[in-house]
Amino acid sequence: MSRRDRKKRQVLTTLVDVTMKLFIEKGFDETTISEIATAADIGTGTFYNYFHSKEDVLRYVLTKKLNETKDSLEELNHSSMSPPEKIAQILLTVGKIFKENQQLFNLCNRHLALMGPPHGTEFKDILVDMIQAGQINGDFRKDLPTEMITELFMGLIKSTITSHAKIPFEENLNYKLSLFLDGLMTR
Amino acid sequence: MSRRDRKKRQVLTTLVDVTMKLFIEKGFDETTISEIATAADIGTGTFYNYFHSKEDVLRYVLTKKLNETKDSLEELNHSSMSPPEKIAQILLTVGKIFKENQQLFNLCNRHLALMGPPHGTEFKDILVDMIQAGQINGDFRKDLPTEMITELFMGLIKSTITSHAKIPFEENLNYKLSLFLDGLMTR
Amino acid sequence: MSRRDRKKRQVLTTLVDVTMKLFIEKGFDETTISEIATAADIGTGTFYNYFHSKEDVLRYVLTKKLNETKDSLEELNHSSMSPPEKIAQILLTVGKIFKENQQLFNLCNRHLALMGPPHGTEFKDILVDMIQAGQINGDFRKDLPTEMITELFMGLIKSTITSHAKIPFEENLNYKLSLFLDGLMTR
Amino acid sequence: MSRRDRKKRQVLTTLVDVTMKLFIEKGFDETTISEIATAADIGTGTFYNYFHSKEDVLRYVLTKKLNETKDSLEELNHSSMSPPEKIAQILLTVGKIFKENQQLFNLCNRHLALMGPPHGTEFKDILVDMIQAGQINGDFRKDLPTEMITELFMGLIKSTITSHAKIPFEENLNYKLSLFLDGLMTR
DNA sequence: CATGAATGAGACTTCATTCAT
DNA sequence: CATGAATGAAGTCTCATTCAT
Repeated sequence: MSRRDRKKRQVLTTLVDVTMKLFIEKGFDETTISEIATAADIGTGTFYNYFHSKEDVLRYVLTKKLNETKDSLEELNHSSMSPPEKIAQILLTVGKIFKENQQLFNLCNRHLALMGPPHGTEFKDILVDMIQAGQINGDFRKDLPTEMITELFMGLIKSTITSHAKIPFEENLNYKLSLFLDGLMTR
Repeated sequence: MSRRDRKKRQVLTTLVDVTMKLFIEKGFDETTISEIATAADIGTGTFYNYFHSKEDVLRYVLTKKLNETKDSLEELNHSSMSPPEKIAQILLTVGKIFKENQQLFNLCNRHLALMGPPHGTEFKDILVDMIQAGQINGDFRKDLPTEMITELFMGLIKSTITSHAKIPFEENLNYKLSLFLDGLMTR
Repeated sequence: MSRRDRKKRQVLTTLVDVTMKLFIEKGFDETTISEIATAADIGTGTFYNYFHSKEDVLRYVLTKKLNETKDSLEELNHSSMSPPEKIAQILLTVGKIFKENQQLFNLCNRHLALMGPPHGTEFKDILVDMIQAGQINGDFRKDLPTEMITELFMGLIKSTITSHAKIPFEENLNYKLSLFLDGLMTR
Repeated sequence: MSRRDRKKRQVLTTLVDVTMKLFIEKGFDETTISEIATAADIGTGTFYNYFHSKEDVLRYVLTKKLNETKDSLEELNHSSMSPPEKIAQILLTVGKIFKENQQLFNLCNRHLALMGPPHGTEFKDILVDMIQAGQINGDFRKDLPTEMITELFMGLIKSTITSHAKIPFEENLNYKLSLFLDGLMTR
């Protein structure tokens, strides 16, 4: 890679970092492109050589993050745990990622006119896999549509992320997981 | 009430209706005050005799709706049902109201810098009441903090409202309620 | 008319005058809306309360001028002159108007994406009328399509307007008229 | 010619072709230099090794075309036809060239700040020659300044080029020529 | 000679808000 | 209380041109 290309890559990285920082600190609408450019130490016009709009930056970061997440889950899914264990692990993984990137997801929710199902459903396939495996080997109830379970699962995570309880995140997640699994598992 | 007052009230109603209609149809940021005024058949300046800003209208409508909801729940709480039955009823009531006013709540979430806990917690007191009653009379598990339960409860509702499943709303809610109650109730 | 309305009308007039002046002095593309506003002593935004764009001003002025012209010609057409005399009079009238507003017409030609036939054809009906009258009463040749005659007629005017000859305008017009009529009239 | 020179020439040709194509398709102002460069498959900066601006390209093409035209007319003028025949031939030749390059001429008119007389006068010398020959040998009227005749002649061509009549181009030209020559020739 | 990322001036446009009527 | 024209700050975005590679 030539020095020129390295420089280009560097600018992109700085641009993305600086943009997200500003979005989080000042809010999306309150951040102007010229501010971003100043903060990234580039000319206003240069911004447009990398992205078409503020939304574009958000989309770029979101896509990257979702791909990373999906990879993590895929890995988990191929491990040799039992379905309930897998569910618990997935919950913790997704929960952590959501927690760590909550601001990103909030920004996307607010300012990206996403078509299609909401975020989180990107991993539905994996979850569905897992739940069906659990239903087959008798761990999980069979009288609920899988979709209901995945939706409730995501709701569980979201409620934890946005929780105002003073309980630590993981503990919070575990409490809810306990309730959720108790309802899900056959007796 | 004088004719003048009636007229004023009429303008207020029209103004609110027209504003919400535009917010929902075109989006909050895309709706200008002058558009609202035109649609409500008043002068631009007149808007300011009723509200200070677009946000103000949103706040007004939200407050009104939350009060109505709280009243409904209060009533339910004072009925003579068992805790699990109450929970189920509350779920259906809140669920319906959220569903019916989903667009309003979305708008508020996006454009009202609410301080404090998120919407839904307005009814927490009532829920907490109910759950504690259930724990006391032995219907509900006692090893979970009440807060965890209420949060999961709200997550359940939210996941149903934003559901992309093709199942009818009430049925959807019932499935999740079944899972939730199964986890919550003592065995 | 209230004072307010009078003021509004006054602003419109000033705006149009000032705009045309700048277009002619500096050129269309070189004139910015904020310059226009400054010159008209109004705020930038106020411009947009009257017109949507610079083109819009041009269109407004053109339409006004064309209507005036058409009225003049209509009047001439209803007079009791012979067809050749009418043609000559029309020529002089249209010629003068074009000459006086040459800059306007040039601006329109360059910057208004007019659909349909080019300017000048607005008066075609009147010309056609006149020529057919002349053909019927035997003054004019009948072996040429009327359209050819009107087109040549307009070409004649345009060539005079854009003439670089040192001959005075009217004389120039008369010379060409003489050649044109000689070709048009029966022998 | 070295391979390098051939390559250079090839780039020039492509550049010119591509530029004119874009000007015609999208309009002058709407075509950016970077678009031209992309379409010609060269870097933005390379454009500047060939031309200083978009106008420059236009000027280059116009000059080339006018020289070609002048050569054609010169040839015609040295032929052994009678003045009226020559006029007719010139008319057809110039008419065709104008017709074929109408878009080029329009672009130049709009975007080249030509000083001096308008296009078409480049051939005036030849026309003047011809007309004077005709006046001397008694074919043409002598009571009109030559300039008036040449101007009307050019007006005739322009009106034909921009004609909206449904008559074929050559026929159109012939009709007008007939009228024009009838007025021009002595009786 | 070729490249194309960087530049930044400046044009356009919107709209909440004011205030004279 | 109603009106709506005027305002101008502020933001977005474009593009000819340069220059280091």
